[in-house]
Amino acid sequence: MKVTVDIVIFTIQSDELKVLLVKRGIPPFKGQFALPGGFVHEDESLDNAAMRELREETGVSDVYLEQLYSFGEPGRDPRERIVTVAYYALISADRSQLAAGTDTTEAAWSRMSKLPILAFDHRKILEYALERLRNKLEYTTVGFQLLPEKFSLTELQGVYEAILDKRLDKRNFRRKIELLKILKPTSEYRRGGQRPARLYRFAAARFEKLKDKGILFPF
Amino acid sequence: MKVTVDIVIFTIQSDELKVLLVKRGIPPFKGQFALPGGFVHEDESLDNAAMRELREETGVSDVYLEQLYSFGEPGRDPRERIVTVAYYALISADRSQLAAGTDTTEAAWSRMSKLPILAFDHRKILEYALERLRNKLEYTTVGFQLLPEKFSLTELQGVYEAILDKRLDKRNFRRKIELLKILKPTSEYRRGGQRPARLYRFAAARFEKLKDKGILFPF
DNA sequence: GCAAAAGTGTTATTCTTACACCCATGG
DNA sequence: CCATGGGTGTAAGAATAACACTTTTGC
Repeated sequence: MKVTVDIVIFTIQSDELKVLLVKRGIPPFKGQFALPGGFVHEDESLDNAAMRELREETGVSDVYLEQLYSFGEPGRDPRERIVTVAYYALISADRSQLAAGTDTTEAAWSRMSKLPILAFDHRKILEYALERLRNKLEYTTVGFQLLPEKFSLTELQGVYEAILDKRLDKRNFRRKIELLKILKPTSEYRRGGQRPARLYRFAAARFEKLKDKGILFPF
Repeated sequence: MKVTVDIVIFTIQSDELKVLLVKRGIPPFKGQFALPGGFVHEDESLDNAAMRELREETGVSDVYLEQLYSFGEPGRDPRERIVTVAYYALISADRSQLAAGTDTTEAAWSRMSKLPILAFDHRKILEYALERLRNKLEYTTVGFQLLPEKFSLTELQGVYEAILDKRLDKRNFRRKIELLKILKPTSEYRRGGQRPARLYRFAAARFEKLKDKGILFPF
């Protein structure tokens, strides 16, 4: 029985949640889009296999990566019995350039709201990943993983809105973030729009303390 | 690469959370306790493999069963590379008699508060399962899976207390359950203690409606 | 009649939600 | 000077948490 890892790689571009898909160059499902993935090597852990695939497709490492679920229906790959351990990863917008040429496959960011037909059972995997991401958003700080180191409050709210696919109230959002005390204001401002927006940094250390007390994200 | 399923089978006996362990008859870890499990057959799904193992160990089917996480460190089994897909199952007290003789291994319920040393990385799997169960308890109705069809409110509260390992306020607990409107009172009473306790039945259909509205368990 | 578990409400506090205007800058 | 997105507070309603006594039965 063979074991692969498939990775749902999310990012946010233009206020939209996107996922990385690769076009298959060989049968089965030749020409269709699929999630990036590959075989787990004999001497590497599942996590390491996922990290390797991620690096091969995008060139990035050191990003948020979490195991999702394992899929192993007989027949999910028409050639042979394959069990795949699915992962999802979050890449900040400023690092979501693709690693051109590191892989022979054609890869592209696809909008979650307008997905093509996917090979194998990858549609199911993707839906599961989105559900997990939405849940995690509500009681963890995964949202920050999709932003650069410094970001404005509007940008942070945009991440939440893109993932949850609904509008949030600006003042209530800011109050909740404020109460969590997990942001450190910088002295920098994002210019380029109209009024410049103050930039903040995620203060993870403070969040760890909150977790210990059982205080969590109330979105 | 070989794929196995391991199952964390929970039940509640004498107001305590217990887990099914089997004593290993062969090396490695001969004589130590381990989670029940076995190889995934070539033609069965992961879920079916888990259900089969569960039935072989306990004789029960048609119980709550959920995939937990996959573990695949090289070296987690000293003999060869094995990826295990862990599941957890919930069995109600009235069905937790062991299927004697259906399997050659020696199986026993062990208190979660007093676990023996476990083989392989099974301690880690068990801790992960307990964490998942505790989380699910707070926003799903898994708790009911550990009770017989009819149960008293005190028994239900006992399930929550055993799993969360903390005392809950009786009146607040009852009010919350009441508000959810997921229990149907029967005309039966549990006798044998002092004052007889009214028995209730879980009305799953009502819960589905709540889920649709996003209303969840507030424990 | 008394020990033991079942059952039952109120209040204070905290959290959530809805809602509208002024501010700083770029053009 | 005006268009654009940034920034700020309040009040009503809902949810949560703390808390003690009466009732029904078995022995």
